[in-house]
Amino acid sequence: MTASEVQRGSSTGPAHTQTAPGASDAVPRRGLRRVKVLPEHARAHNRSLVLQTLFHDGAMSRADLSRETGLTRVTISDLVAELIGDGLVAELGIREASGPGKPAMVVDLDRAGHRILGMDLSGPDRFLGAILTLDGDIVARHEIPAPRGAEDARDAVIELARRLVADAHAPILGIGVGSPGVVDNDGVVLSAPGLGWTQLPLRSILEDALALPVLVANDANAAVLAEYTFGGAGDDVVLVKVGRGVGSGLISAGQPMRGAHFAAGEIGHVTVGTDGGPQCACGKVGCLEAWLSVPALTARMADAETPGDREQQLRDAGERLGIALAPIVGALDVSEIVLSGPDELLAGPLAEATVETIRTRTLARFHDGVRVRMTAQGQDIVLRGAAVMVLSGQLGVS
Amino acid sequence: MTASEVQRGSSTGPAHTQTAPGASDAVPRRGLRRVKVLPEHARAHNRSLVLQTLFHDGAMSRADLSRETGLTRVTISDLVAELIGDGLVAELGIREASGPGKPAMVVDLDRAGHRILGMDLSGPDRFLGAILTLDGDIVARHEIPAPRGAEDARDAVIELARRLVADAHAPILGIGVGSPGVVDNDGVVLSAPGLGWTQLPLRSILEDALALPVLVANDANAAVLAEYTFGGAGDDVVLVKVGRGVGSGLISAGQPMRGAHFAAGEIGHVTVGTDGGPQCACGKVGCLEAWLSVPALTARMADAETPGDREQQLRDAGERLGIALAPIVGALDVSEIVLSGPDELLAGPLAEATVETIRTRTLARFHDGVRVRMTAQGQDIVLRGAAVMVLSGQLGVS
DNA sequence: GGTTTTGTAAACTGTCCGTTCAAATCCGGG
DNA sequence: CCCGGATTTGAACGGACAGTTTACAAAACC
Repeated sequence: MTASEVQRGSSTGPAHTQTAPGASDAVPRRGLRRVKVLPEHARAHNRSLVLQTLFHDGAMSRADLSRETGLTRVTISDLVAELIGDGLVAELGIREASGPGKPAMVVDLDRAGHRILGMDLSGPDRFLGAILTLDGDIVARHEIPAPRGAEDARDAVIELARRLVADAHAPILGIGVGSPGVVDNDGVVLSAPGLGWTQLPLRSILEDALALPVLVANDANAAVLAEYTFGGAGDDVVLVKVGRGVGSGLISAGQPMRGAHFAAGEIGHVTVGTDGGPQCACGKVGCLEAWLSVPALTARMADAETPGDREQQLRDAGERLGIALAPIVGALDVSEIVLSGPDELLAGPLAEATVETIRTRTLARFHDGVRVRMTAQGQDIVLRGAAVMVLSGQLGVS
Repeated sequence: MTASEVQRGSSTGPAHTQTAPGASDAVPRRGLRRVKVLPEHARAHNRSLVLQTLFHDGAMSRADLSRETGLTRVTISDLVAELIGDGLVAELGIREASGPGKPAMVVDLDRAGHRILGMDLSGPDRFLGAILTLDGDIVARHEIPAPRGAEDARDAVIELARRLVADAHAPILGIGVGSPGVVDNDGVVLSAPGLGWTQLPLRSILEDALALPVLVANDANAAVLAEYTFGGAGDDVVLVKVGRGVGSGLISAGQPMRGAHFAAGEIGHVTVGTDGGPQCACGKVGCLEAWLSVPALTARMADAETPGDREQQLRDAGERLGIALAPIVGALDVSEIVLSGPDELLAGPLAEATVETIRTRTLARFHDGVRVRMTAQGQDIVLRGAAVMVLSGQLGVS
């Protein structure tokens, strides 16, 4: 496999790998696709295992990799040679001897030699894009106003990607996109009302335009990946993304949830409570989004007359979030809830009310320890999540 | 591998396989255990693939298996020979020729040659047990009163299993147990208040006593497996089990959810609504269990004075269930909700109110199609789910 | 010089594939 | 009516590939 072939992906990503359009050879009657496994698939898995180990534990010797993975030194040498040939791994130099024995040659992901292109289409009026390192650090940014029409929006995404490619200054491993709306496993945006998109095959559009591997997911689903891979989140986590709307991303047992219609996490229009609530744009009353979205919250902040009023409004919103999350925490036994959105609104009384509400509304025995916290990823969380999508899809790393 | 070795399991079950006590070679820092894959693991997977195909599609020739799985006829012949050697597969005879070519030798799981032992410990006063065929049909039953004390209860389970083993009249593939409470991946009942169990290593206790492979899971989690494998449920399904308490089991993308503390599905003590409700035994007010458990419902049925009153009580309970499920349906994008419990209470007004409530409280665009129905598995659902656990753990079939 | 550790080379085992072939059936032409 | 070609099944043989075990050279420490 050459470096250019890598771009098509080893497709061993355990998680949010997107199925190639024509890749469904067998006819899986059900979700668990019954698929044969050949030795070469095992090889691809072990290749990803090496990459994954280097990604998480950093540079180390072949012998270290052998101990860490359980594969023999011989096999590790073979895999590392292949990965070096593909340009994914590089020898860094000889480690200072700290004991008897031959000094080790340290190898690592070629972190400097690769970049990832991430885009965040969830902003209220701008599309954000960035060039990221394999570690999720942003080294270049571009943004572009989000046009109104569906086709203009699509063209703007392509244009943004083109500008970013020009600024990469290193081979790009792939393009990750966090889009609002519902996105299927093939990177087709099934529905994104804000952008006017329905059934838009964004993945293949971008692949055709840029000749790079592309992965597309919902913005909140991307965000939770960032939190999982870069934010130290546990294996069972819910991320609630508060912006113009309210969305969420779920990871359970380390696996992203996608849902029967690829709509997992769409909690914005769940009715919360049994005592009415604010009118929502969707026509219903008491939707979570009507309580919690940034426009709704800022409007109520503006209406509030005293600091005490404002805090109470925030606590009320936090309580509503807790009411909506309590059944989810109970059913999924989630241990961690991460909030993403404006710090000045979410951190503080709102988050406190959320955790208190969840604790009083679930069984203390298990969910006393549930944590509610702000993300440390800031406003770049979707961009970094888009990078994780590429890492996962192209390298099998997450 | 001999027939007796099979009992230790190929451990290729994709889902709810239980980890052997001392099997954690590597040190997984996170849930996604980073594990090497050897060719023999691929072999084990393909072995299970053959079993899975026979299980779901019934008897067929080696050539059929080849077409169905994508493996070559050569490999299929090899795998089938191994499975025949293990006693798991048998040749049924030559198929009537229906065209040109050599008539096919039909092979199938040796369905008649194996039995599964299932136990349901969730009943209010009795432990149920059964001998089942590989197809989940019950061919023998035993039951035993559930004693009060923790140790007596444990001994009663062993005694029930012994009686069932004596009635099996065929090799037993394994023992599946659906227990109330929280059960970890190693078959340790972490907490089952009703039985007085805490940290009870039920799996190893039964394995030591009966020298058979044992799998233990929560009763509602077992039940949803039965619905998935035998009840035709889709890949994203929630089963709500209403009995003395209220529990649930979740399958998302064909994978059972277990939760951060193995407590997924424990929704009985989630507070539902924001307008109070009945007092719950747990001390809180408005728990789902206080609305919906069989004792709560029957008490209110007895108090109701007219049939209209009774129906309204049932509709109220169904609405409460819908309120609790709506956020879960939204977050997980579940397509199907199955109810298990007394038909006379759940089927009818209660289920109708549930589906109506879910539809009005979630986004119509996706969840209009959500179905709410009674299970067709009846009172044996946990027993059959326990059988699925064995099929999955021992054969990799689900 | 003996010990320890690293990394590679050679031989071996296991797994699946492609090719080839015998067996058993159907179909059509002489 | 009989015989050869076509088709399908199932198995044997050799090859490709993956990982392991064993052995060994290189480079450090004591």
